[in-house]
Amino acid sequence: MPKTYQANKVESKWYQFWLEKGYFKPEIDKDRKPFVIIMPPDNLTGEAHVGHALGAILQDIMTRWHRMKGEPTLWLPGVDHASIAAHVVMEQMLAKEGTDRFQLGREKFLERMRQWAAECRQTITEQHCRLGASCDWDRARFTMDEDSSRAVLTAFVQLYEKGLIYRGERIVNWCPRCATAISDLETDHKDLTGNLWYVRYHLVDRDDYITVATTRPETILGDTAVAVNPDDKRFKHLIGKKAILPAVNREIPIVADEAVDPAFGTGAVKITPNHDPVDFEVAQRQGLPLVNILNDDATMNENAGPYQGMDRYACREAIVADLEKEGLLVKIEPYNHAVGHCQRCKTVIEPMASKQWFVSMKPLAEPAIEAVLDGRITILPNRFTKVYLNWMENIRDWCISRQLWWGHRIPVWYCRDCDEVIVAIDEPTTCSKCSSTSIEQDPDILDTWFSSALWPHVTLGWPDDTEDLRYFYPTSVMETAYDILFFWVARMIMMGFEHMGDIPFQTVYLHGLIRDEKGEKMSRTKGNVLNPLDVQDEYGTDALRFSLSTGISPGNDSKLSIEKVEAGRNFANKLWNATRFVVRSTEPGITDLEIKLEQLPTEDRWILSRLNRTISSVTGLLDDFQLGEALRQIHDFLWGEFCDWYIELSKTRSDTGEGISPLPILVHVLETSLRLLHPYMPFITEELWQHLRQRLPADWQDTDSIIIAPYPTADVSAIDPEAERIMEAVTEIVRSIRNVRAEHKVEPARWIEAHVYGGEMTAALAMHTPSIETLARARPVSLQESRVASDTGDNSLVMVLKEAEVVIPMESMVDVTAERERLNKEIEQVDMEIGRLETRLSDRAFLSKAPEAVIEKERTRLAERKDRAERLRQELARLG
RNA sequence: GGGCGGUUAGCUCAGUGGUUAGAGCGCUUGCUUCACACGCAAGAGGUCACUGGUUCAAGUCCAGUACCGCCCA
Repeated sequence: MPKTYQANKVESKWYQFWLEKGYFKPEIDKDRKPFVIIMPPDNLTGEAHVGHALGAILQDIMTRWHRMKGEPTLWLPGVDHASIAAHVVMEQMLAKEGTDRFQLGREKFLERMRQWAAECRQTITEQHCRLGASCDWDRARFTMDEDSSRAVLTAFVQLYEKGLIYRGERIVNWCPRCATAISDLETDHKDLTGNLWYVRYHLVDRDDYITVATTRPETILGDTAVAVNPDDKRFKHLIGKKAILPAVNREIPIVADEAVDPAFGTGAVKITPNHDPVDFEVAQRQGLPLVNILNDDATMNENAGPYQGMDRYACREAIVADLEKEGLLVKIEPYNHAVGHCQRCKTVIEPMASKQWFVSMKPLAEPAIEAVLDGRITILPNRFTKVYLNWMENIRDWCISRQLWWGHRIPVWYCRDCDEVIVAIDEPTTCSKCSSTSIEQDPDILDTWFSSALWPHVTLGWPDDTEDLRYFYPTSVMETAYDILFFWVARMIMMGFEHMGDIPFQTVYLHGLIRDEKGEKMSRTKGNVLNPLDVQDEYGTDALRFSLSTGISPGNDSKLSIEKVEAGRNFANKLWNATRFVVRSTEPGITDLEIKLEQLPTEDRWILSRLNRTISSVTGLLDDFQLGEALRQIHDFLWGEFCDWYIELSKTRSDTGEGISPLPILVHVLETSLRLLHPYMPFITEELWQHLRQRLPADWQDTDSIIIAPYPTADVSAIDPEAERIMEAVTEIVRSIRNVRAEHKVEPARWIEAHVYGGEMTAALAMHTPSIETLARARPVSLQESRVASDTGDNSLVMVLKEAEVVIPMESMVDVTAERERLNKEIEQVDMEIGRLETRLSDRAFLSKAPEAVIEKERTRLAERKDRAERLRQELARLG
């Protein structure tokens, strides 16, 4: 084994091995409950970034853990066609080539998309493999593959037949760049600084006018009324009169409507029903006509009269200039207001009346609300439950049609002869009503999220009644980022109930976002994405996995720092070297390393005790989805206890050759710890486990991989408080001597004499003096039960420990003043603590209300501290 | 406007009522000690944002305040 761990030399080998052995594929066992995660499909927009990597890693941790627990475990991977996002990327590519999708045409465009999609799928799959994702690739699904597409169309037709999908003219969010409608969820609102323009509309047949205020003067061209509040006394006399629209000189009525806020602007508002959601509703109530003034690319259309052909913002400037010229512009006020932006391409959206397909959400939301309220579905962290419920309870209909090409085409045909609407899964050849062959399919496609909503059951076979669907549904965990709680999780729950009559998953685990070092959300458009592959190449996959999964808590964002990845790499290297040490100390093929519990020395019983406490705690944390904390504890045990102390202690034992060999325990503890760690750092643990395997007892030889080795379970009989107490004393003694050496600048090579007084622990400490000697570089170390005054010369340093005392005779003069100062400082600290404890233990409320175990603990501590204070005082007195 | 989160060591963050609040990185000092300098050892560094409350006990629960951030409208 080389001196440092070289991740890139082992990773692909083991992944290939796992794949070939078929470990990622579950065996269906009807008597056992499976553990199932359906991977939220990754977007097909190039390559995965660290945010995706985090999700994959967390899912893999859970998957590997459950697999090791022996549960039939399925992690089903998938890729999403990401309709609009993919359009944006492809259209940028086309723009560079000096063309666009309309010049290319639908078929050629789709051909390009399919090619590109295949490449992206390949890239994303390879990235998952490099991350170590142990998902069942044979079950991998793509939202546009044949089965998934049929499922999507089936869902559409069924919902349509139930009356839950309808077509209607509504105000939608129109993205002029994407040339499509988008849903409310895909529209981001940002506060922009704009103006409020006050514009005067002359009245018909009167020498009077009414002034309205608007943030979008160009929409004047689409006004079909002016509205005032019916209770607004200022305008009562004008209701029913007519105003003349500037610029186009159209006559429009002045109407009264409750929706008008008398406090906004002048109290009179222009009504542009085709381009504003509130105005649209006013128009519905008042029976006002709709005038569309925009083309799909947000240039002005023929209804804009002289402004036809202008871009919306050029038109705004032109119309303001013209109004000013005509003296109709009263004033301009700066004004901040929220403006919708296309989430994918950041273009300012236009609210626009349009005929689109919608899903009625209210009926679907009811069971989805119920399931979370009654606890059938748990959302972690819990605070998102409220966010979920709030959204669900105020849900609005979902616009699902998109004027795009890459996606599932809406399974609706229109008859040119009789206007019949035919909704069918399979393409019809004739009109079902009049048998005409002149039928035409709806050109639009469905929102990508419509197919995502069906994902948990579609991936398992729906609409067919498959064995997978019967066995694996409902799934166990949906793991994803919190920012798509509504996009994915909420809609999946709704569609799960709609199609399966049951929840799609039991637990929703939401992870936080990975931000860059400045704390900004990573995004391709910002260009601050970090490709996980680069990190993996330099530091190794396990280092990346460690850095993304340690010290995290669900739902909280974290910044990725390269320092954290380095810490992961260092940890991997530490493990590598610990194993190197153990492997070098043992002969391969020695498989009779039997552990004889009754003969074990204290440090063996101690490390086994600590190991089992760690296992117990870690499994509890995993059960509770506290993945970050569990890893921290494994790390601390391995590094801080096994490496720092047990390995060092084992060396002196091997050197002296006294007592039984530490090797069985070294191998056992290391091997068990590797299994404990495997879900987090699969590659290095497999590599090291394979090195250790040939040194494991015979009953291990049949297990070919750590991936299917059982996850450790705590053996409570190994927990040994007495061994822990003794080892605590040993380490405290070692530390105290090291401390003296450092404080007094003793040369590293020099051995110093030490006298240990162990009190009632003396007998137990006796066998540890060789360890104390080596670890503290102290020789000789004498051990006695208690100290008499003559033992301590004037030049001695006395360390008063929790139970023991250590005396070090110094050849040079001890600085008595400094020693007194040190002792006084220690006495002060101990006295403070004694004070606190005494107060607490004399508090009748504490004594009567606190649990007995807590009280007992405090009593023991008080006795200990009092004893120590007394011994410290004696020492101070001795110094005079 | 409504809701949520954060504020803990120089930095990044854990801490799911019960010892003297932890980790990584950084810092200081000393070490090529035969697994590891991607390391070892010894240290320094905290009024847990503020105010009040609940509790035998609060970084942890509650209310309010300030600042930062996010979501929804």
